Amino acid sequence: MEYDFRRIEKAWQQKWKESKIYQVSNDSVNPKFYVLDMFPYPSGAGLHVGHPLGYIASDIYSRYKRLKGYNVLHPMGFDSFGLPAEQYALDTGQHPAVTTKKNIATFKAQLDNIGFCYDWSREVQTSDPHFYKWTQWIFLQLFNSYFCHTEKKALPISLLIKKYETKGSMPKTGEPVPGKHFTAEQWNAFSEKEKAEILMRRRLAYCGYGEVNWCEALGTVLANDEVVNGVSERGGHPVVKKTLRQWYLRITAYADRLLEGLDTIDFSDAMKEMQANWIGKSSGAEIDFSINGHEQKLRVYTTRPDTIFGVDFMVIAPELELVNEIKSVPQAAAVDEYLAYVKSRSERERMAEKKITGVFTGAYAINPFDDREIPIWISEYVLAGYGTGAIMAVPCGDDRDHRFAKHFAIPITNIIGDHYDGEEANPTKEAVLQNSGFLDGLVMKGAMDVVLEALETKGIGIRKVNYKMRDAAFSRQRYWGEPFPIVWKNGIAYPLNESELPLELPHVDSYKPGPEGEGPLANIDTWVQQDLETNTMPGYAGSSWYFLRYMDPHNDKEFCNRETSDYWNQVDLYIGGTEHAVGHLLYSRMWTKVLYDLDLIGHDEPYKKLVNQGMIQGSSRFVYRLQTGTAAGRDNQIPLNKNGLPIQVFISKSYYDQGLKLNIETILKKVNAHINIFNGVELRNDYGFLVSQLHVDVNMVNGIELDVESFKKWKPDFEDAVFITEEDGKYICGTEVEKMSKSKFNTVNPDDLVAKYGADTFRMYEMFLGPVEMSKPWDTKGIEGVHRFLKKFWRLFVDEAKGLLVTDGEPSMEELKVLHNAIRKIENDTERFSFNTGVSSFMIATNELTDLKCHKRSVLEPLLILLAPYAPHVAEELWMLLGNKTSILDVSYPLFEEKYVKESTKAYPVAINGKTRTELTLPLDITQKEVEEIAVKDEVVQKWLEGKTPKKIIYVKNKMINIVV
RNA sequence: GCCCGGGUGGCGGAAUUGGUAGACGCAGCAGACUCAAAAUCUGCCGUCCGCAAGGAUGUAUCGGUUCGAUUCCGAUCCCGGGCACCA
Repeated sequence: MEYDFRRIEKAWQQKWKESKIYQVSNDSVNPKFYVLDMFPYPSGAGLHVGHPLGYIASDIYSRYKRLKGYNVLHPMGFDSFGLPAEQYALDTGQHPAVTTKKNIATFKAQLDNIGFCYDWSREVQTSDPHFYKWTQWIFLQLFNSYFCHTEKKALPISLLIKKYETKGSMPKTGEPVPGKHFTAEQWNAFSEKEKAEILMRRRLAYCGYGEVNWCEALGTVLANDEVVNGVSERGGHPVVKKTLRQWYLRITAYADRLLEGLDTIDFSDAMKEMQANWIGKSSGAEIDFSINGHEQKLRVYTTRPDTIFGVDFMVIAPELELVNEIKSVPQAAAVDEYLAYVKSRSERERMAEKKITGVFTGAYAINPFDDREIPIWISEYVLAGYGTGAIMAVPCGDDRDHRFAKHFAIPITNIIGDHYDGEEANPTKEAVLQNSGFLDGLVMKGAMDVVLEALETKGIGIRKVNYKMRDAAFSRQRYWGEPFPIVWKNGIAYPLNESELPLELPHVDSYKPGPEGEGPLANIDTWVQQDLETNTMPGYAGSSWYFLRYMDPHNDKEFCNRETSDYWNQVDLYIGGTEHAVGHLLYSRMWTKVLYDLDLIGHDEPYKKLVNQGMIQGSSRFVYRLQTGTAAGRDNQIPLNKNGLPIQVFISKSYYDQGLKLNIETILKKVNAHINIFNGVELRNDYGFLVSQLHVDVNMVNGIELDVESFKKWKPDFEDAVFITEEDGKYICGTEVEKMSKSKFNTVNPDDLVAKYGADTFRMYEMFLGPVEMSKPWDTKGIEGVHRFLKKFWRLFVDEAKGLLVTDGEPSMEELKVLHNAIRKIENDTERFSFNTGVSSFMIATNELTDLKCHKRSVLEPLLILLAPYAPHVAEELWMLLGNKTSILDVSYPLFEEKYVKESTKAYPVAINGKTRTELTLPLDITQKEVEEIAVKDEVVQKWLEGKTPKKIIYVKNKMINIVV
């Protein structure tokens, strides 16, 4: 009986499905464990080998935990709202719901092919009205809540209204500010619209105005990555910024709690750091500078008030209104020109480019401490959205300020003496201040407080904590997303009643954007007539809470039953890519905190532990096509292939690398030897042939060698193509590591590999590739080795001719040692997500047991259980062949016993001056003194000592011996 | 530009983070079995010198700490990811 993985895998997948063995109950005596994958966006391209990496890891862990006696929740679903489906609809007219449904079916079939243990009865799809009903419902909770800064938590907005009605909103200290503070009487006298506007300033989901990338030619709003170099990716039309009404989530209110929460969860330090940087908490000061000849003040935000005497110029963001108010007459034209330039640039470009740009406004600010005049500039490196949109520039201490000053030849004041060399800024906080008036002689760190107090006394500055994080834009001018359950009447947003949910997306015929940057919903008369909000929610709405829905997916009364969410509680293990580091992971953390504050769930962090899977990159292959057609100016001379297309010539990599000019004669000769393309043409060096680099389907390339025959069949114009190969007759392709994508022909479909080698091999190979957390390019090359291992493992149990080999004999100590070493290593590796070394441990154990000719049940059965999480199909099959009646999924994990692997001696490496020279086998309980005596007597040691006495002998138990001469 | 990862044989990686560098696998080479092929098995396999024993060298580059550094520190170079409307 051979290892017939096709039959085995098909049969067991069918049996598992029929017996509903993966269905999980919300009610169990076993402890719970929740393993979650970041659910995929079901793109039209289907699953490629990069997707399953994390899924396989989580599947192994889930199965492992089940064997360890846990009630394991391991669900899967689809993040099925999103831009690509809408774009596809725009291009083809196919409804996103239709393509999404089709794509999901493909994804599910591909996933099932790999043998995952998902409980599909709990599947969620974010675009399903049964699901997004509750996304809308949670949005209403956000809309109807505000953040109470005293209690530091979300509370119902009704409490705030009650407070306004009875106490108004008055400052704790100081004078009330008109427009900001009001008494209860004033509140009660406000119009409904005035009240609504005040409340909008506190709601967790609120409406405001924000800038978007607007493309007039396409009549639509574009995502940042749809904008390239200031023009649209599609069509190359100009893109400008446009202010539109937008919904926001007040995530900034949660900045501190999101930051503090990081201490309570098990994320990698890198991930925590990324989130912390995104939140970007900094403390500093806001300082008001007077402007010469103007009423207005210039308010800047700085983290370094101690450097105030080093301010040589001010920079304000071009977007600030103030620019137009203070620009001087002689500078007005230059300023206007600059503003036009900035308007065309994306924020990303402004940050990324090294180019220093800016213009002087003609106005001067006054340093409050020494009355110095400070020129005010505008420049794109200052962002309107952060701080006050204005900075005080201290060139001797800040690198960007320094470059700016050098570029525009602004004189630099040195306030840190020797710490500044005139060439490069020095951001030290340790220097003693000079040229700094009353601060002279103070260490910068200590000067901060002195300045702050002086500013506060003068009433021109306050201490201020700032966050880089901005409120999250929560609306999109798109069709394929959740509609907002909001009706607009007289400019006031009213929530729909719960009973009116879900507010379903209307079916439309056209997905064209609405007028003036509005979403496609604005084109639908019935929608607009009902005064419904025309924006839709962004891609991350559904994913901000989907992990709760899996717990109670069919509940039509609540988003999730409270008892159930208390049982499953946090996700114990969350696996997904780092690309979500700051988006999804922060938003879902915020939503969880809000739901917790409103007492709708019992935990305030969604994920206990996060494991980041690395990205599987594509490894692209290129062929090099010689331009023989129009570009080479000799159309008529090119013979045609069978399909009536000009015959193409491809040169192998080494010719391309050497440079075509050098080799053109050789190449032309070779071409002519194949086919008479250049008949009668004098072969000269200066034709200037062009070579274009084309992506070739990686599935047609074996390593780097092109399969010429399949390539010729790939496209009609490649038929009869001529290949200029290397000396050995091989056509070698170029390579590059890029993102996996269909357009680069570097995707590998898991289905193909499963068909060829089986799901078990595929699963183990993906794990064997390297650590899950690490990014790496895909390479199918090594999969044979894993497949061979499984066949070898099979042969421990079954012989092709003799059938089952397993005997009931007593295992030897040696065999037990192999088994228990395997148990220890594999359990440990699985626990710490080191699946690649886990797989290699299986190989080692299998090799050793094969060498020992061990076919004993008492050794093989436990080993089989170890394998079950990694290769479930073959494990079930062999388990059944061993005569077991119940599934291997529900047995218990083998126990490691120390006594079988205990050693009494160890072979110590002996180094002389740090270089290993020999080995000594010594008892483990040996003392330092005994080691010294034995070591110096050793022949090899003697030789290296050359008669000298060792200075020192270092003996580290269980590690090594080092003799220092 | 800013933030975060990562650089180890021909290749993927191991060394559970200061203690024998290269486990396991791929590829390659030599051999066994076979009429042959597939499958399987055995041996070799970083580089340099050497028939070998052995020696030198070696974890991106340069420098440092240490009895000892792939691991820690400083500088540099290269690659990948994120940067708020891609998901």
